[in-house]
Amino acid sequence: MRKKTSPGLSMPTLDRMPHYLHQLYLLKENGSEYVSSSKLGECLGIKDAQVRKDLASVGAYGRSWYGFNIDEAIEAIEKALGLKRRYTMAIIGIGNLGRALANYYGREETQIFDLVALFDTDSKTVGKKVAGHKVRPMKEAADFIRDNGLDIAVLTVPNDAAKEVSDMLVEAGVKGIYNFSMMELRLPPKVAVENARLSYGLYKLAYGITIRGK
Amino acid sequence: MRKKTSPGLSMPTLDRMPHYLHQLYLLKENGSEYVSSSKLGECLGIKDAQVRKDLASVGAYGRSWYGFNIDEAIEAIEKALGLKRRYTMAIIGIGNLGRALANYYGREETQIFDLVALFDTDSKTVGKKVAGHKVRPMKEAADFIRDNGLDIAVLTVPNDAAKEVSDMLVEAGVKGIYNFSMMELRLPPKVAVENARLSYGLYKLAYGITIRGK
DNA sequence: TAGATTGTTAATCGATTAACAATC
DNA sequence: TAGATTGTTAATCGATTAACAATC
Repeated sequence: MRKKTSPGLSMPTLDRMPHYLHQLYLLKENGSEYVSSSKLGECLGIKDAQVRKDLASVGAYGRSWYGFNIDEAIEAIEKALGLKRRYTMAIIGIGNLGRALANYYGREETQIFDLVALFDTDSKTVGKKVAGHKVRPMKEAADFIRDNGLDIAVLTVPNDAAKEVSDMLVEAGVKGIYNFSMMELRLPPKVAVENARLSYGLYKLAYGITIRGK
Repeated sequence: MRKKTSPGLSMPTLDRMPHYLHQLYLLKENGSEYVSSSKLGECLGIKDAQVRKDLASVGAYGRSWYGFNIDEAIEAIEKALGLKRRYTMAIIGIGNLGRALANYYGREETQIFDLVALFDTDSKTVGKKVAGHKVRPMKEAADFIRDNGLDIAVLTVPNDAAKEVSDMLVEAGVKGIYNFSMMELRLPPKVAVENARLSYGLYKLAYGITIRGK
């Protein structure tokens, strides 16, 4: 679980960054121009000193009296996370979850993550349109990834296919995998992996409910 | 008398527990009876001493030579997380994601989380069968939750409805909410909340890809 | 037995927080 | 100005890891 991020952000800091970013987007939408570290921290349950440290770690600095310029802070975080470019993205496995994510990500007006293709093995699904994209046969995936230099694969195939498919994705040169299966993918370190682990949330909820009941 | 008052699991420890549990289930399926802390840790990228500490914190102890009895370890973790009982669960919002999760959770042969109802506002969806459950109108949700003492609500409504709906859920007495919306729910501390935050994974992937490219 | 593995202590490492002079 | 807010240092807190006697 220990990731080597030597010159980069520490893991707890990295985990907070999307959270800051999201909150800053909301504040900006709200018409705010500046926000103090204490105000920003309050939203996320984080102390003000922590916020200042985190923002300083990506090169965002505030002003006395005013706090942080929201646009500047957004810019700094986006730059640190590598969000100042586009990433092409494909969804692999168009079952219920794949469909949901296709709509979720396909609909997003984001400039950052670009859904470009859907793949599935099932002949009943292939050729159908989902979220505006025609589903392609899985066997074309490797070539597509290679030819287009695909950045990200969202992996939503059944557990028993996950290992094999992810090997194919890596072989084809995908740069990152967002893994929604329950399989632990053991991949070369050059490939970035994020695990969604949807079922773990229920376990943690059970714990939360249990301790509150005492 | 000094009772061993369980001060609860620390957050990093709690986060690892579902991971251990899942790995132990796999090992058990595999026919193993014992596993050493170093072997278990290897699967998750965790040091052996850490594993022993974590397991000790839930009352699971190993034997020299043999390591940990897998059944005992599972039992201990399940007990610590509150998984030795059933939780009733409803899905609120039967869009694409709600459908996906209905199938995901509904299909699970688990003894622990029991999907018992689906709710939606859309009159085109209400009455339809999804994952074997008839979708009920949202306005019946509060009564259903109260009457059945529902444990967990899986919240998959659009962002702009999330706040209002979650307030209703809390008012009706739900014990925990698994929040798949991007809204930060501000709820009374008596209610357990887990946030899925599906979009954060993409941000972290982008970062992972970026640092690897350097 | 020989030696793999444990539980636990102590050392280390790293993250969070408190405190405060500097700022505008 | 008065005082809200900063960046940063030092103190604290907590988690991880190394080490090792005890175990069977």
